[in-house]
Amino acid sequence: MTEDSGRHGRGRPNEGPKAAARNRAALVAAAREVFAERGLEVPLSAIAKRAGVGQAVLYRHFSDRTAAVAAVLEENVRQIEQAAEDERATFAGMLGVLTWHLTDSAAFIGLLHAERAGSRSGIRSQTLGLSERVERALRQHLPPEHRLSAGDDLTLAIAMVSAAVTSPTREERELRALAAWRLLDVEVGPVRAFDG
Amino acid sequence: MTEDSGRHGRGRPNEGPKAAARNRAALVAAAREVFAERGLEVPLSAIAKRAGVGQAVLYRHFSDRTAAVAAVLEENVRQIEQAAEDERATFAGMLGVLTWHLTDSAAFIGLLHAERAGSRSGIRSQTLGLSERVERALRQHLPPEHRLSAGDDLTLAIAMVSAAVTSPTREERELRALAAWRLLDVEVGPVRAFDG
Amino acid sequence: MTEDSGRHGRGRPNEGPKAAARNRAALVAAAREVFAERGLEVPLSAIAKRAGVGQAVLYRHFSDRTAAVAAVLEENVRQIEQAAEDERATFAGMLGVLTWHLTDSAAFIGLLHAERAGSRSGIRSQTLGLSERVERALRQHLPPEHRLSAGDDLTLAIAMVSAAVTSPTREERELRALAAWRLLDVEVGPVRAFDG
Amino acid sequence: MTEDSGRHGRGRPNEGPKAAARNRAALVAAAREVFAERGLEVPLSAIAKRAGVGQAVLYRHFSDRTAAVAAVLEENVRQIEQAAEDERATFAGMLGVLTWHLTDSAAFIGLLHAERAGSRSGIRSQTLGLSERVERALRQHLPPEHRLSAGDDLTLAIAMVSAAVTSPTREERELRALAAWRLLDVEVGPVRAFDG
DNA sequence: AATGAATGAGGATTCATTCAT
DNA sequence: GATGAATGAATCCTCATTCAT
Repeated sequence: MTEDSGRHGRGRPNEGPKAAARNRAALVAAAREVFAERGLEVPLSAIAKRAGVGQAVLYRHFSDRTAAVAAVLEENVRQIEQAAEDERATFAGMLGVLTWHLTDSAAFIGLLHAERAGSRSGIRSQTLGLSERVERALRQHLPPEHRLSAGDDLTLAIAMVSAAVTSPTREERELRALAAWRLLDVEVGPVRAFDG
Repeated sequence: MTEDSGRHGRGRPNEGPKAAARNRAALVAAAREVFAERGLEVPLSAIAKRAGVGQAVLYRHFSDRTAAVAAVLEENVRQIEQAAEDERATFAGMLGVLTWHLTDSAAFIGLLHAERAGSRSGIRSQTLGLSERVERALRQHLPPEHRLSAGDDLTLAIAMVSAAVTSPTREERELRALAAWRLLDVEVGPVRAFDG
Repeated sequence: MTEDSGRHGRGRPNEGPKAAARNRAALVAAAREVFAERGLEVPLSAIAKRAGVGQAVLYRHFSDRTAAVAAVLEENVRQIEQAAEDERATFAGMLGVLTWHLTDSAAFIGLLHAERAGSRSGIRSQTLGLSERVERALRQHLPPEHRLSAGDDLTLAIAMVSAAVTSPTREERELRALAAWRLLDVEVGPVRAFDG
Repeated sequence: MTEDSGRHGRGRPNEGPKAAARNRAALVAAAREVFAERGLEVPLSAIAKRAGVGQAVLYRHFSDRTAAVAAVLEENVRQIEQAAEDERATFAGMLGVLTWHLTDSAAFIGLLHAERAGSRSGIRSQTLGLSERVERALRQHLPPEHRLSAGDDLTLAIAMVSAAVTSPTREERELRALAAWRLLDVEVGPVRAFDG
């Protein structure tokens, strides 16, 4: 790779591995936007186009649609896990962070719905691990006497609230999410991204 | 059509107009099954095949996918409305009937979710009338002092519960629905179809 | 798209972008032939097949049937315009070139017919610009005292002659075109493609 | 057919053979309108619907599209033949009648175009007889010294004029037809239907 | 490592034609 | 004789995926 670095047709010169990381970031960002705007079934080419890369680059990074969805969600999940690591975290605070992500990402909402029979089964089964991580993070701060501490109540409550969060505008989504938690008689901390 | 005249016409003999009603029923039943098994985006041809009719028959009865979905839901909605007409109906009883339909029909569940951003929006907008009819039927029996009587709480609660009902088996779905109502601290009557 | 991922991808190896230009040319040539042989309403797939490419390639190059027709005609029109640029061009000479194209391309004939009520109107309206360019090129060399110089007479005459040019063999078409011009008492130069 | 005359599903009672003639007339009229409005490629069902009959009735009367087109044209052709029978008929007068039919019927225009390679070949070949009858009728009154009396000039001239007649409005069509005859330096009598 | 053209199967839709009633 | 529903092939168009450059 010393003299042949000009072998790419034309277009931007080979920028080496650094471009790979940049492309991946661009793709994830593009996927997040496009999934939010047009649903989880957009043509994959739309993601590549938005990211400004060729389609094959998308395939290099994500072997299929599922992987792209998972990559988008991974970021949300990781933030929630980080929030859980914070020693000062409370359950209500965790719910605030969770709610923030629910209002932020349409794909994330879908993640927290339980598996729907037959629908897009691929995506769900491969992202199940992610939703378990979310739940584990929340349980770290769930007081034993909390009204959601029994059995699957937490799982259920999250699914129920995420169902409520369906609105075109962000503000509306937040209002609905908070209303849903209130209906469940669950206290929620401030709705915010975790910033450390 | 270019120069080919006489395309076909063999196969199962034409059974005449009498088949029309039978076909429509078969199509609705097939649609209900197929939508439940494979989601609302199955190829329409799958419905026709399951019903044992040609594709054009499907188009004769349902001009588009939306119409097919609506036809499936119409039956559920009508039953709920009929239940509401019963003088002895109670709100808890209505919720039981609603819950029965939720556990019965995957498509019906989707109906009661609020519009999901970007998702095949056509279907929702054209079936909105149906979900309003469901809610109206329930409100007829909603006592003023009920905990869901304020604002959009009923709407929200229904959306939340329907989100909980996602399981491959019917029993599981019923359990989850009841758990969801319990979390909402709402009393529900026996889960059953309305039979007059 | 429901759950089927991984549709295909074998067959003749991808020849890369270099094929793009070659394919476009092949498509235009195929379209010219196929339109001539089977009319403007052939299945688009016939064009793709004749060109030896997949259907999507056709769609990449021509967004719809109109665009394919226009691409075929564009070449004819351009030649006529080039002929008009020649300083030594005469009106009779231009008519010869026009006549050559009439005898060469069935689609070109259709172009110069006025819009037929109800017929696949899309094609005509989007190719109207092309026929105007032909006429403009001819008018550049139309002497003021020519018998076709008044009003729409040129337009009419062209439409009339193109109507005469309907024969399966090329020789026959040329004969008929010349007979038509003679009936109109209009002198025509040698029937030939413009070669600069 | 005495006691069983009620055996048709329901709908209008069996009106016997008289209905057949009435239906045929309705079909021809409907076909004329529909062909004029939507071109020769309309779905045949549109003709049946416009005529107010079932589709099978159309098939009883016309075995295929060609037969329907021919039936429409037959009326025009017959009128021209009748005009030719009139002893007082002149060639110019015949052209006037011909022109009237050209402006009246889009399908008739097509009839008089020479065969276009490959396009709708079925229709043309089966209606060729009709155009020959038109020409024969005209030739009965063609003076030997007329400028169209040589060879195929009459055929050609008719094709050329019919090509000129392409306009959405009737008035416009008549103007264009007359302009075309003028360009051909041929005298035309009053444009009118032959009424005996 | 990136590009973007090509593949070709699959879903949607239309319509000529038949046939039970 | 008439009705009009059903058939199912054929066309259009879209996209996931590969691969020469």
